[in-house]
Amino acid sequence: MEEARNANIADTIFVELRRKILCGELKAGERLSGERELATKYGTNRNTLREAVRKLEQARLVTVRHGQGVTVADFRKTGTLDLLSPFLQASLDGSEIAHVMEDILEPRVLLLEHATRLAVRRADKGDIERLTDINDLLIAAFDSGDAGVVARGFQRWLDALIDAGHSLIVRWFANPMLDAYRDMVERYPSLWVLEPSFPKHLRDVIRAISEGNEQVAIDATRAYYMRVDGALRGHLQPSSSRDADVSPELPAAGSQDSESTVVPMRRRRSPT
Amino acid sequence: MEEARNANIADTIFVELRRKILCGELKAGERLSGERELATKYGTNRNTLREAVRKLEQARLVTVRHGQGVTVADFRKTGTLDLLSPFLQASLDGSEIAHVMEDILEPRVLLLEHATRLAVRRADKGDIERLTDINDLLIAAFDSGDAGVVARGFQRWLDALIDAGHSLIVRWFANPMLDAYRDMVERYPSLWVLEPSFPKHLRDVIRAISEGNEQVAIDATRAYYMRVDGALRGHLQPSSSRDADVSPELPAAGSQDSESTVVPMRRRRSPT
DNA sequence: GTGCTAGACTGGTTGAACCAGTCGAAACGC
DNA sequence: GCGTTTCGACTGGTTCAACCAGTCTAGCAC
Repeated sequence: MEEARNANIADTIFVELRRKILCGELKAGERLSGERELATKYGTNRNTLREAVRKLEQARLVTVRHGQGVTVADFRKTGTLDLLSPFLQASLDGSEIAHVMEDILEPRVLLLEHATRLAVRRADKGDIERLTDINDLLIAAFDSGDAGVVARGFQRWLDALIDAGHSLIVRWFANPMLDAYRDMVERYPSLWVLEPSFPKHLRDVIRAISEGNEQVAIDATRAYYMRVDGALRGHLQPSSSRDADVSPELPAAGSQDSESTVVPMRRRRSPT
Repeated sequence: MEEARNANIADTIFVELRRKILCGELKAGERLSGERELATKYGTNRNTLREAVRKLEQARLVTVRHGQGVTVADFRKTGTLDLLSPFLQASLDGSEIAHVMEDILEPRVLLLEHATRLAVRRADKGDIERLTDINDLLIAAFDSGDAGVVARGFQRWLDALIDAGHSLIVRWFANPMLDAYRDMVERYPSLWVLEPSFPKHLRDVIRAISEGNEQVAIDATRAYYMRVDGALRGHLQPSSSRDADVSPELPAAGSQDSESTVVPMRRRRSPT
């Protein structure tokens, strides 16, 4: 299955049922078969299956009531951001994915602006050093055009930026989005926005943080992500159909001077 | 226990262990006793206890590895907003609660601004009707000074506002914060910010939504919450010690004309 | 000392039995 | 005929006891 780390039977069933619910195969309000029947269906015993159901319950994907059975919950209404990553992986409705992606962009900028704001206010010397180190690595990777390294390094940059804000709330809000980002990079390794102003953006933000200049940091962040998101939006519309396959090759980084390049996702079907 | 709805043993143990982790009684990296030992300790059997552990794992509060045991995870680093409500309930560190509450205020305003923005753009006739109905109820309750009804009705208002935005992302982001809000109102029923401009705020927002005037809606929201949060912040500092007990009586609503009134929380200990 | 092995942990899985809510249909009483 | 009661057939909840399967370590063999 998709969970490479743990090959638990219970985990596998949990992921499978979650996928079925998130992709609409199991609709809200629908009742699952009894635990005994499900256990047989998945070729395991009741105890193991129950562990999977407990996880579904914890993820608010089902509600369990003694004597009545297990019913699928309306995750669109009661879910949380934890579902973001598995939802993007499971959804079969390309149009809805496009809508969700579109709806992520603005909250993402708001989050990053807020994270940057807190970083300016609260970053200590260690935070700035960490950001500087990652910045150096990122710029080197960017100049050499290694998109994969940049993508992975950027995760560390975001991590460090959020840590620099010293806010539980921002960290907790960011985690599910970082997870989704991680998954996207892993599943669609060719998807990466190469914005020529990327190194300048990083440098500007770090300077603003170390100088304590809040407005400059925010403005730099907002301006950068408006460019990136603009490019992303342009490529999100045409790829609303699921198996769109456009320009799969990864362009070299830094070769453009005024326009950013985006490599649209390419669907990688996992065997079922 | 605190979970009135389901008296499951597994659930009870889950809540108890979660509390211990969130309040720092079990520290990150610490290893839990073996499942067999834990089961004995909680007077149950291994299967039931395992269901509790599965939930902890799903909530990212512990990591379980075959052959090694169960170790407490660093929820401050890996958690999500789902933990917000239980964390506020469990934490014993009044100072940290105050910090977290302070850190919530700005994201909350950003979220509400964004939700309002989307509502202006996307609300349909049904959404506006629903908001108008709730608005009427709220204003009636506000004028009659029934703080409890206002508090509960305000949850429905927020719900309707978020629904009007038709955004999965905003809904999923908001849910944990609404949960936390619900808990706070329930546990500290005397905590409520009575802002004289509340009815005007509601009316302004609804008018702006139905007229499609985005900027007005945002400005009204921002201005209102700056006042509310200002009042809240003023009362958050002194009540940083846990058992602060200040002016427990609930003032009548609408009696002030230029200043909002806040009733600080009063601790209601649940039996253990 | 180094390397291997055996054992004592750990969680993972299994099957069966029984307890306990919930619901509906059949039986009963009117 | 209709309302009420009851019982049985579901559902999940809990318990037990055994065994499988990783992981680590102490101690043995070299």
